[in-house]
Amino acid sequence: MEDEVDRLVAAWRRERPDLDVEPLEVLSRVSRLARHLDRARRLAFSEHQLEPWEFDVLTSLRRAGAPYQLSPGQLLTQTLVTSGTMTNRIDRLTKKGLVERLPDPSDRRGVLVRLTPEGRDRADEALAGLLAQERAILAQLSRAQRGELAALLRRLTAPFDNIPG
Amino acid sequence: MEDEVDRLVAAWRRERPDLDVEPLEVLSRVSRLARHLDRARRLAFSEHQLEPWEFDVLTSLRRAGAPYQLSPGQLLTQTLVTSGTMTNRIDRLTKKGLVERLPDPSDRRGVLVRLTPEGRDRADEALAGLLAQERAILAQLSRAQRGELAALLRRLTAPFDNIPG
DNA sequence: ATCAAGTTTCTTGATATCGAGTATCTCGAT
DNA sequence: ATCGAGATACTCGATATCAAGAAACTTGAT
Repeated sequence: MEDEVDRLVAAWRRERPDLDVEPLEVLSRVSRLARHLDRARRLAFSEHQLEPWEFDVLTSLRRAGAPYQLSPGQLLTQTLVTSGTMTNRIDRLTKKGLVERLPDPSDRRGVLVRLTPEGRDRADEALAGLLAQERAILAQLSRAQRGELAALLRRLTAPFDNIPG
Repeated sequence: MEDEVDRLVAAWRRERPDLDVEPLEVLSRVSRLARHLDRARRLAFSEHQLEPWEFDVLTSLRRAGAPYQLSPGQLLTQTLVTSGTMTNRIDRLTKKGLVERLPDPSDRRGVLVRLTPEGRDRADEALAGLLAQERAILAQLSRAQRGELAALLRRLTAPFDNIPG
């Protein structure tokens, strides 16, 4: 089946036959799919009164394991936002009672963000819902195809995740 | 090579061995890669004094072909933003002299957004830069792998792009 | 002709994000 | 001991986004 990127690439080949737009076949699809996923996630989380950004922070803490705490800096590398954004997110989650801020005992510059019991429950509930939704989206592919797709994507993400990025 | 999603999935398997988190292998990589690409694009465009959102609108008009005009509604489906956002974007691009608003002759509710000559030049310059950057990112994959990756992604984007979405 | 339903774009208010700069602290070298 | 470079989280102002609803218009049915 055709998608919007097929149309986009065809249009460029018509308008700019001098350019090789092959890269768009992959990377425009990645960007557009991510936006579609954002919308779908927003909808799925609204049942749990959670915003996508709240989910991202809470689950980062959740999968760190007991006692469910990370530094703001560690949260940055997981969520790919700036430090100003993370400060703001922690403030708002604290006000909602889903996380709390603790001083880092080993570094007085540092702070530890800890999940509250309610925050943990909310994260667990929302995760189950998200996985169900994502499974439905991925039903377009066989198990083997999903594995292949994951492996190909890893080759593109790894350089960003490992080098300073 | 390992990436952040490998670590994320391993953490979930440790913390929630009862859940099947396989969907994350694909979709978390898509979301994270898109964020990395956003950052990279922002950097690449700053040489041309363009923001990513400006590029998206200008190139949508550019590849529509002469006379380089589309309705705000058509721009919505290409850029996946809300109508309020698009109104605001058109306002700002108009102020910068890169697009202009014309009344739609066949529908008095409607508006046509047209690229100015300067807008067209800016779009063309920035596109060349973007393609160079994307080619570098995709050098991790062979030509055949890129084709495979594009085909697999198409299966996921097509339902969003064709059904109402 | 008129009306109801649907469309197209715009307005508005709340909110989230970024970037740049700042204050505090750590740590290794001297 | 002290200094300077680097790390860490935060502040602040500017800006972009979204959601919901309003305004203007079209279209098809009566």
